[in-house]
Amino acid sequence: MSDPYELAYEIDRLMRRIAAGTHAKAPEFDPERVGPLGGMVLLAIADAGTISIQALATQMSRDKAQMTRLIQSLEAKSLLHREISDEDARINLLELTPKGEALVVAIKHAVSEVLDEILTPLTRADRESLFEMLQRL
Amino acid sequence: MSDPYELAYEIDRLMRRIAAGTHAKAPEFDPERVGPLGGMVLLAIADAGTISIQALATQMSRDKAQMTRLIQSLEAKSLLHREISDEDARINLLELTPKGEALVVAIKHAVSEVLDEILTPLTRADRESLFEMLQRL
DNA sequence: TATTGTTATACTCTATAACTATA
DNA sequence: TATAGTTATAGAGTATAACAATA
Repeated sequence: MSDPYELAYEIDRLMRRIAAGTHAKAPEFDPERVGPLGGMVLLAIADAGTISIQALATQMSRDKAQMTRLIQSLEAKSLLHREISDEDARINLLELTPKGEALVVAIKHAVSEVLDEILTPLTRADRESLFEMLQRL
Repeated sequence: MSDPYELAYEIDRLMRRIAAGTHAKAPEFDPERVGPLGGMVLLAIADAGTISIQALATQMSRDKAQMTRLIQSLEAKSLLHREISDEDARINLLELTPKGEALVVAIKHAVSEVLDEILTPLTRADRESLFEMLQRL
């Protein structure tokens, strides 16, 4: 049986390949230069529809301070806007602008392309199984 | 079927959880403060026995310039030493010092603990399957 | 010419703590 | 008192290009 720590290697390497592959395509679709994390955050907001900064930070396993700064930079680029919640004035609800949505489409396309290439050694069933296991974690 | 880009989320999140979990334990085992990447590099050298900077960079999907600086800092901490190859004077062969090997034992232990906890939702067979798929990529 | 390793620079990401405002 | 968000700072990781030494 493999030592669990070896899994950390493989996951790290896979993540780096995804990041590097997407970065290589970035000039084509990311004129705003949102960066890899910025891209992931936009994707997460798109999936959620509307979400608070704290919820976003938790969901992405990031620090809320980091998330605040990132959101500010994305807001400055007009990719999202925020609205204070009616129910709780402490909460900022985030939502993509049309410009942000357009960027998300491009990002999804680029990431999917990169991942499709990386995942070629796996069958469709394997991919499903991999995704399902990661979701369970 | 899930969009491939969703896999990027899950992998990113998993990697962050491993990093954060290990970071939380770092004070216990990492007095030299080698950092997460430094730890992974030490593990990789331990596995290889002897390896060049370039080979290490390729294997870990990192830039060789970055690897050079990291190796210098690990060398300054007496965790590894280098020797110029007899066959090719351009190549630096890296090897852990006893101090480096001791640290690797501690790191493996900490990472395995963190991963064991994260992986609890998966059966032994699932873990094997996950590892095997990641290796195939 | 190509490859290994180095230096330098600018940028992105992360960890931490202290702070405000609302609840 | 607890939570959402902010600010500030220091440190770690990344991308890029230009360079010297060796092959």
